[in-house]
Formats: sequence, C-alpha cells, structure tokens
Amino acid sequence: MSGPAAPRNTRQRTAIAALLQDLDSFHSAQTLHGMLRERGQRLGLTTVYRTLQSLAETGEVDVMRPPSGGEHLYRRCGEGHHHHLVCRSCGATVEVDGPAVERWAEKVAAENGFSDVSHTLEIFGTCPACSR
Amino acid sequence: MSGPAAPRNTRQRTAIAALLQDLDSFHSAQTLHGMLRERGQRLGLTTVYRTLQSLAETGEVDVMRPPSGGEHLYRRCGEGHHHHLVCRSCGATVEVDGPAVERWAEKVAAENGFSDVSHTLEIFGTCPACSR
DNA sequence: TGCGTTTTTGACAATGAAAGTCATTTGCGG
DNA sequence: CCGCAAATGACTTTCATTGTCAAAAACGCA
Repeated sequence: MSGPAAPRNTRQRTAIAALLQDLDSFHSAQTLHGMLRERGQRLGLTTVYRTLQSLAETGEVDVMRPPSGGEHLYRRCGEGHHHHLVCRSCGATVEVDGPAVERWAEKVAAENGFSDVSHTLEIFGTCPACSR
Repeated sequence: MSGPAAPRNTRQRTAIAALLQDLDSFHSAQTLHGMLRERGQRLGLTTVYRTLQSLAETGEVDVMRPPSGGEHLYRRCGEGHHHHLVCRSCGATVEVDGPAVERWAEKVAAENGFSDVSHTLEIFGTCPACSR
C-alpha cells in the first residue's frame, strides 16, 4: 500500500524546480525553457511541459490560464489554498488569502444543491512598478 | 461622433444569438457550430468563432476557459457583472452575484498598490441532476 | 559497486483550436 | 436600384500542447 511512486530525481527536474524558486511571477513553459537554456541547461521542451504538469498535479506549482488567452502560466506556490493578485503587465504576483470568499463560494454552491465544490479566483491589475 | 459601427444584421449572426438564447450552459464554438448545422443552418466555423468573439467583446456573452484545459466556452449572459456556478459534468450554469467579493478584491488590490483592477471568479461543482 | 528494471528524456511527428487571407456575397444607407 | 463597406467562408497558417518510441539515466538490491 505504498503511495504513487515519487518522481525520480533528475537533473532536468531539479533545474526546473530551482528556476521556479528564483522567480516571483507567472511564466509559460516556453519562456521557462528559454531561461533554462540561457542558464546553460540542456533540456527538451517536452520535458519542461511534462515536468510542469507533474508539479502542478502535486500542487507544487500554480497554473493559470490568462483570460486574454494564450499559454498556460506557471509559478511556484506556497502551501495550501490561496489566490493571486497578478500584474497584467509584468506578471508579478502576490499570493492572497480570502477565507470569507471561500465560505461564500461554499454557501452559494450548497444553496443550489451543488456538491464537490471548487473554485478559481484571480485578481488582475497593474502593479505599482508598472503603473509608473 | 457616432459610436463604433454596430454589427450588421446577418442571417448567421441572428442564428447564433438565437441558439444561445435557447441554451443554459456553456458550449464551445465547435459545439455551437455543430448544433446550428443540425438545425439546418448553413454557416462556416470561422464565422462562429468571429461572431462569438464579437459578442463577447460587447458583453452579450460570457467566455470561460475551463481550468481543466480545452476550448473556450461561451454562454449568453445577463446584464452587469456577475459570476458563475458551473456544473463540471453537464455545464449547467447559475449566475451568481457576490458584492462582498467584489469589495474584497478591490481592497486587496488597493492594499498592494495595484490599479486598473479586474478579476475572474468561477465556482465549479456537480449539479443536483448530475450527482444522481 | 555492478545489474536489471523501470522511469524519464528528447527529437520528431501529430493534433487541434484559433487566427489570418482574400475573393465573393450581402446589409444597408442613400 | 446603386454602391460601398462589412461579413462570410473555404482554405491556409500558426502555434501550444500532446503522442511516440528508442536511447539514456535513476534507483533498489545484491
């Protein structure tokens, strides 16, 4: 009754995780791949896609789909449930917490007889640095 | 100083708007195109994409990008700002309103110096009909 | 440390949604 | 009824993401 096998510790996976540690904002798989190559890492784009997907499943990174369309964006994230305040211009992100919102969502869903409730919530704006 | 030219009244645009009136849940451009063809309408997929986009810009329909990935989904919508409680299984949707959430989002953004604030919020669950 | 098994990698091809192109059609104002 | 500008649609193109599969690399175990 062992859990699902832990992913193996490869050079590529380590590099991706390390890069995400250094970054504070959301980036696409392609961008991250580019950054890694600049850092002298040799790895395939496919690997970046797969690794990010795997990290997202375990909750180690957050995924976001910008409303404007375009690629999936990834960012390392803190523990537990939280939301994001994201700069539309530079992608800088603040993790925010809204217990009241969680409760509200639960209540609305319950009132309508919905079960297995989850939700998505992102706040977009222009950060102080970019608005200058 | 007339506003931006109103879109012309074409058979295709009318058909799309009419179909959306009949539907209560989110559907993809492809699905809607298929439905229209079944109803005997002859129109191109490109037109459906363009028309939905235009309807979305004027706020006549809501667009949603399911977190699970996949196509953009569209649905006719009521006036003004609102959010959705969506069934993960059948797409049935209830429009909900959360003034407190709006205020909270504004406050969080302001506290962090963000301007031009907007936000996205969707609640997902299994509707009563589908949970049976 | 060496071996065998199993996962991971990565180059490449395939998929599929969405956007661009442009000649033809069609609203619609005059 | 005319004329022009917008809309249509078949087609092409783009591009993110996923599938494929042989080769390479982890890791448990002796």
